[in-house]
Amino acid sequence: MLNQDTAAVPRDCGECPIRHRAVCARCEADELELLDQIKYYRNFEAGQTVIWAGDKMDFVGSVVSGIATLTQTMEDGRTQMVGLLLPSDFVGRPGRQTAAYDVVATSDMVMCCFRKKPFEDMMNVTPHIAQRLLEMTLDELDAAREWMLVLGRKTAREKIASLLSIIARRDATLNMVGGTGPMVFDLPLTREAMADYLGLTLETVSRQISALKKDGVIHLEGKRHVTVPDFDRLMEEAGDDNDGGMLA
Amino acid sequence: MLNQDTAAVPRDCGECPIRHRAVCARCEADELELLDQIKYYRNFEAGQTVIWAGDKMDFVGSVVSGIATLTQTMEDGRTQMVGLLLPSDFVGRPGRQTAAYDVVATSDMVMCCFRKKPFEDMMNVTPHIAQRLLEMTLDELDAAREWMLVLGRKTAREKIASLLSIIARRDATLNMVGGTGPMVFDLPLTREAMADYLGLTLETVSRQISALKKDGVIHLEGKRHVTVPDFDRLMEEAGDDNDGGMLA
DNA sequence: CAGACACTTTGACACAGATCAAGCGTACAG
DNA sequence: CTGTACGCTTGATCTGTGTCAAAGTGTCTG
Repeated sequence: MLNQDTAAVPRDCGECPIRHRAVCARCEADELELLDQIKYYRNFEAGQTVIWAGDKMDFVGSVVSGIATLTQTMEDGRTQMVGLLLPSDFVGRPGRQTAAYDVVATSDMVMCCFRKKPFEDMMNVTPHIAQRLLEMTLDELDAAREWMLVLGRKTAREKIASLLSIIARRDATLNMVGGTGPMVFDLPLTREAMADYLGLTLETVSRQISALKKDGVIHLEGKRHVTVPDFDRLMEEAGDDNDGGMLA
Repeated sequence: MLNQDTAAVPRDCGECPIRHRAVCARCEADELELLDQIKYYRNFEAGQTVIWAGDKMDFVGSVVSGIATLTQTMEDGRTQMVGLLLPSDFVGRPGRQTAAYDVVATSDMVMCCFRKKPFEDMMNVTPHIAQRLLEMTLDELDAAREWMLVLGRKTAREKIASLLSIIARRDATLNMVGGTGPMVFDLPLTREAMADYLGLTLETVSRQISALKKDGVIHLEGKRHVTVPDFDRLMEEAGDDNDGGMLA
């Protein structure tokens, strides 16, 4: 069951699939070489916890492949997902001792890790890393704020549509599929994980997905494989009216 | 009504009340002098909009005094506050052309502004500014994620208690009031603004505040002046169980 | 002092989504 | 193939919060 060493892990940064989007994106060849000396890879299985909230964090790193979630849990068990970590996303926070959230791999996952101390030292010497990290953090902040609108003001149906449109859009950019045709993708999350992301129960998630399917907004094959025939329609359902715009 | 030039605006960074918490906190004397050359102050009245979402932003800056809100609005008018800007908080995003959110002054407010282009240029030359901005952005990201839990999983009563405890705590640190005794502060927001922050209606906010008052968790004098006799009790109501802890 | 206005409180009722419960389909271990 | 476990769907019912409505409070203006 363990696939600790089956994954085709890149050894050379030059061939790394996230080279141009991760925290190292702006690094020059010489800077990359320094990073290369302190990096190491770790594999995680689906379901495995990467870090527990409150634990001492002695590394930071980038998701190379696979998906992880960032979640917060209350004492009584109520759970809220506060982030979805995709390839190139950064895990951990320089300048902080302990993890603030649980990080759990939802699929098999490979991470490119750096011990925290050397990484922090390097950040002080290599502005390209700090710059890129600032840029990524600002993007994450925007995403978190967009999600606050979803959580605070949208209906269950709009929440589901919002989640689907985000996944669809990400998938399209990852696979470089442009143009108009129908969008097709697999849901990377269980109904329960979606519920935790959206602040709903898994029953409501299931019902709303069924409703969107009945209304022809999406098409389902099995429980995970989704086709979106008309993306604008999905956006409307999400309440993010596209407004046409930018054509003048 | 206009108090454009009544406020006692600091001219010298050395006397600035936010000198040690704002984006300039880490700057040395010489760096401060450079900033001083490109900074200018702007005053806003309570209720005035600082920036509209989508507008071109040609400046960034720090809140010196007063309070502003960051809000997002859907086409049908549903509104979600995504941030509360207090003295020393940073407004605007280097590297982005347009504002992503409405920024509205909820009290009379003074901002220390920088034209965006010169500020960006300076960021590339002055690591202390970029470092501090990264630190502040990471803190804001944590705050946004904490708020996601509030919005997604807490009950109306817990939401109100969470908001009160955040305001109380901030007030205590600003005024350097330590120790135990009862905490006293003024609400900086209307019931409607609280509702927009918490993803509730203003009626529910009003009802839950009345309920907390009836149950003795808080004491109200007028509509804005709050006394918290037992902060731990408030934390319990917020669902953030303190757990005692750290005593071993 | 009257009137207007912004903000707040409170009540009655409706409804979206939670809760509780049952059952289905598929994968996998024995 | 059989049993069990997990993820998912669907139904019945309950409830917390939204919606609609009315009235109270305090402040400012004329």
